Amino acid sequence: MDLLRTRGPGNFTVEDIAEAAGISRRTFFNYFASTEVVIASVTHGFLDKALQQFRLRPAGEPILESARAALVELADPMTVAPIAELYSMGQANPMLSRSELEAWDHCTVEIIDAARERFAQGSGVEIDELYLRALAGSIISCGKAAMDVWFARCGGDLSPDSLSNLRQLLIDSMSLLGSGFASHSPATPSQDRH
Amino acid sequence: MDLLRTRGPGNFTVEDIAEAAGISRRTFFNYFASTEVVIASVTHGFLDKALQQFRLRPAGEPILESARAALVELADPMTVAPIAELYSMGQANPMLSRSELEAWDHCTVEIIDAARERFAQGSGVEIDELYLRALAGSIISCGKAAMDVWFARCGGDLSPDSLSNLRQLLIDSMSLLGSGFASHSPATPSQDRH
DNA sequence: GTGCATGTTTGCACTCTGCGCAAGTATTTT
DNA sequence: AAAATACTTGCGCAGAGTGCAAACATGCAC
Repeated sequence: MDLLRTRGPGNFTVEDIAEAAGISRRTFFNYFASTEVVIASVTHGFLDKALQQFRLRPAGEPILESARAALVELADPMTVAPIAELYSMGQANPMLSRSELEAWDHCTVEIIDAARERFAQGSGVEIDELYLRALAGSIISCGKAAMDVWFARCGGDLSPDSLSNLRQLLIDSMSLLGSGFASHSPATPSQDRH
Repeated sequence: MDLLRTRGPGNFTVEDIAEAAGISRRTFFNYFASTEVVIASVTHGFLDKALQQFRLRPAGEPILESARAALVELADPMTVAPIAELYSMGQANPMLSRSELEAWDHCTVEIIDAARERFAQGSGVEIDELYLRALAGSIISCGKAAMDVWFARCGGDLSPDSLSNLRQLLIDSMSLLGSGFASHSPATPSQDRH
């Protein structure tokens, strides 16, 4: 993160990281296949927290409600801080966005698993894979959309106001999803935000 | 594609591609930044076709209906063939899935633009960015989910039966999205498929 | 403490990527 | 035909990523 801040993405080598960490280049590669995965681990940690929250929700609850609750947990300073910083650097940077994409995708896979488990217990009925995957993918997409809009609007600001804005965006995106995108005007958000 | 087929992903170098194409390694890099983007261009072409169809739809039509129509156009042998082959190779391969992810993401961005244009004309009202991005992202996710399920089920088979299966999956995924995922049982697809 | 076993770190060497540069070769314009 | 423009290529270099074997550290038994 220090190197990212000072030199900017793409302007330092693995050797620099190794030196800064007091280890050899070779040792770095023993633990990480590339700089990308190191950086992705930040986003990964962020999304892991959401996953964790999701799994804690009661099994009977509607998935969308669980997702909403899990996502809202993310709108907390300590949690968003690292990813906000990454985002602000990576908005235009192909290398960063790539590893972020991968992290979001990985999260989708995990949500699919979590949701499958939830449905499996209870009914012996066969699970509709399409339902599962389409829903999980949409949830992640909506979460990502909320984050994107938040960054565009607040530029990663961590003030309480900004964070409550993020919370509201996450909630709104889930209700859009739950209402089937109300199939009409896109100019009326469900709620006014200050 | 020949090299992919014969040697498998990751088992050939840019030099091999250049040689097979009768050009120099340097010339390859004049046109493509990496092997990845070459491969991504296949998926890219596939999604471009959907985009194109989407843009052809009447501006008054509900977005989800336009998306459904655009996606269904993809379920045609000539169009799916290349991507089906890629998918069957890339299922387990990190390098391939990565470039595919990027292509899908790029398509999301383009749908957002297309949808924004559509809404912009007509009303002078400010557009809800969250609505736009969440919807576009969800559409893409559902399309991807349908493709994933199809591959899991049919393994990229191009027979008429298999393709009509794909068509139905695409339609189903859009109606799931349109109905807000009916927030109940995941075990009842909207329609029986042979 | 000595010796041994297991695990980690490192240097070395090598292949491959990606790209700047300048020289070469086509193609088109005038 | 000469000049302008576009495309291709070879060369050289910095950096990624990895196998291998030597060096080093740590823990354990005696």
